[in-house]
Amino acid sequence: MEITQLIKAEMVNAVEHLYKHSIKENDVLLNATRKEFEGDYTVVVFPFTKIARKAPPAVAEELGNYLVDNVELVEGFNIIKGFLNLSISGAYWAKFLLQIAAQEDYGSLAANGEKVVIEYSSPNTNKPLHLGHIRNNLLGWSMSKMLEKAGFDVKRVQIINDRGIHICKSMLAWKKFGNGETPESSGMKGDHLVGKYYVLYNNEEKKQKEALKAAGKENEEAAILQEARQMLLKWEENDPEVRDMWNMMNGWVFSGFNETYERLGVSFDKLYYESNTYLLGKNAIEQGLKKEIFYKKDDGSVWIDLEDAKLDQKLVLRSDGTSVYMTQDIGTAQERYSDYKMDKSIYVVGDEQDYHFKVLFEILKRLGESYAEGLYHLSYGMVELPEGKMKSREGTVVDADDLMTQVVQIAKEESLERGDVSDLSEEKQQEIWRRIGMAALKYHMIRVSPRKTMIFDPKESVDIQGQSGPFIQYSCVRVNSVLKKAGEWDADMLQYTTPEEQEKNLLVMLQRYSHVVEEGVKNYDPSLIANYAYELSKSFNKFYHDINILKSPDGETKAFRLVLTKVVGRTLESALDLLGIQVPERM
RNA sequence: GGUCUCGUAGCUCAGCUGGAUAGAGCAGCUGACUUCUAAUCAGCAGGUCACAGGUUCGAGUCCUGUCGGGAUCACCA
Repeated sequence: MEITQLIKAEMVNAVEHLYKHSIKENDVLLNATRKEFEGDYTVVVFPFTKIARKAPPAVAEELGNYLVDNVELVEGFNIIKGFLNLSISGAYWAKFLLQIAAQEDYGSLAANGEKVVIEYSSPNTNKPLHLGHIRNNLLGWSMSKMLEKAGFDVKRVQIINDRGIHICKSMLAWKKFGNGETPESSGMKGDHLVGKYYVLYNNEEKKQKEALKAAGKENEEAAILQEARQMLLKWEENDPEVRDMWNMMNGWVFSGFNETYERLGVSFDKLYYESNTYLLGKNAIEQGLKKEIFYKKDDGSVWIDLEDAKLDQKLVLRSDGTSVYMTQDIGTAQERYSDYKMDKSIYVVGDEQDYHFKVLFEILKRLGESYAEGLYHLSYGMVELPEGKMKSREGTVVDADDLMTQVVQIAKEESLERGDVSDLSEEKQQEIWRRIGMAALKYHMIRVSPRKTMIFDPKESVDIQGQSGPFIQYSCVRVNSVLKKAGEWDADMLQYTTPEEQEKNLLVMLQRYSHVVEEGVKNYDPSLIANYAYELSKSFNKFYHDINILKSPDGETKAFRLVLTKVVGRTLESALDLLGIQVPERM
C-alpha cells in the first residue's frame, strides 16, 4: 500500500481506538511537511479536536503516540500547534524506493475498460494553423496521453471544417488572381498558399466595400462576396468545376496541416470532414419533434426551449429546412457514438464556445442519448500577445510553422554558444536542437491552466532557463550521464537507512506522481503535470548539486542514490512524455 | 442588459477536496565551476491575494455584493 494511504488508514484506526469515533480516510488531511519543520508528512489535527474534545496539541500528542506505537514506518513525531509532523523510517524509504524501481511503468494505472474519444485541433481549411491551434493541439495531445496513462482506451479525432463560405473565399481569390499557382510552382506550403489567397480575398472585398461607400452605396454587398456565395451554392449543387478546385485546394491544405502536426508531434486516429457530416442531425431533429423536445414555429423553423436550464430558446433547424451549426454537432455526436461506443467524449475547444457546448450537451441529454453524461468540453482561454489580441487584419497572428522554426533556431544558437554538443554529427545536433526548442515552446504553453487566458510572449517562450522545458530536460540528461558513468552495481541499497533531506524530498515527490496523473485526468488539466515535473526536476537538481552520487561513502549508499536517480529520471521522462516532450541525448 | 469566466510580486504563472509565516520563474542585486554537464545551485529584495461583507477554530480557496478585464447571448461557423 502506498505510504499516504497507509497513514490515512492508520489515522482512521487511531481515531477509532482513542476516541471511539469512526471517520473516513478522506477526512484525514495529509500533506508533505513544509521545509522549515522536521518530519516527512504532516497530519492536520484540527478536525479531530471536536471529536476528542481536547486542545489541538493534546490530540496531536495522543495521535502521534498511537502512530509511533502501532505503525512500523512511523519513527517519530513532533507537534507544532495543530500540526502533527511524522518522521518516516529510513528503512521504509529504502523499501519504497526499491518497490517503485521495480515498476517500469510507475505512475500508470491498470486498464479500466473505459473508452474515451477526444477531439482537438479542428481547423478551418482556409488558412494555416496559428498560435491558438498550438495551445489546442498541445492540450488535446497531453490530455490524451494522460488518459492513456490513467488506463483509458483513447481515440483521437478531429473534425475538419472543409466547407463553407470561408473556403469559397480562398478558392475564388485563387481563381481570380492565382494564375494557376500551386505549392510546387510557388514553393509554398499548401496551407500557407491557400491562406495567402484568403488574405487576397479579404483585401479585395475591403477595397470594393470602400468603393461602394464612396459611391454612397454602403448598404450594398461587395460583388466579390456575392460571387463567393454563388460559389458556395455551386459547391452544394456538386458543380464539377467547383468541386475539382475544392478537392485540389483542400489537398494542398491537408498536406500542409499534416506537416505541421508531425512537427508538433500530434496525431489522430480518425478524421471527420464537415463536408461529410454537415447534413447529419436532421433525423435527430425529427425524433426530437416527435418527442416534443423541439417545437416548430409557423415559418417552419425548429426550436428548443432551454430557459428552464438557464439557457435560451435555440434554433436547431432553419425555416428553409437547412442545418445550423448545432444541428451538425448533434449529428456528429451521434455518428461518433455509433463509431466508437465511447464512455466519455472530450471536446477540446476554445472558451468562446462555452455557451454552445452547454446547449449542445443539454440537447443531447434531453434527446435521451445514452452517452450524454460522458460529454465534456475541455474549454481553454484565448492566447494573447503582450501587445494584446492577435488580429489577422493587423497581421499580428503568430503562425504555427514560423513559431516552431523560430524556437528551434534559438535553441540552436544557444547550444552553439555553449558548444556542449559540437562533437556530435550534424544530424544528431539537429535532433537535439529540435527537441530543446520544441520543449521550450510546449512547456511554456502547457504550464498555464487551460481555463485561463494566457499571454504569450515569444521571447519568453524560447526561454530555456528557470521554469521551462529545457530545465527539466537538463535534469534528465544529467541522470542519464550519471547512470552511464556509474556502470553496474550490486550493493544492497536496503542497507542505506539514513536518507538525507534532499533524498527524502525526492521520495516524497515520487510518491505523488500517480496521484498527480489522477488529478490531471480528473480535472482535465495537463498543467498539473507540467508543474509537477518542474518541481521534481528542481528537487533533483538540488540533490545533484549537494550530494555527489558517484562519490558516495560506501556501496550501499551509492546504490541507493543511483536507484533514486534512475527512478527520478524515469519519472521525469514519463511526465515529459505526457506533455509531448522528448528528452535529448545530450545538451 | 442576461449568463459564464478571470483578477495573487514590476512581468509570466503555481497554490490539491478550506489548514502552518501565500510560492516559483523572469527581470534587478550578490555569491558558487580544477568536481557526476553552471541550460545548474545558494542568497537578497519584491504582496492590502481587486474591494466590502459573510460562513468557520481557521479563507487566496466557500457564499453574497461591488469594481475591473474577457467571452457569449444570430435562421454565422
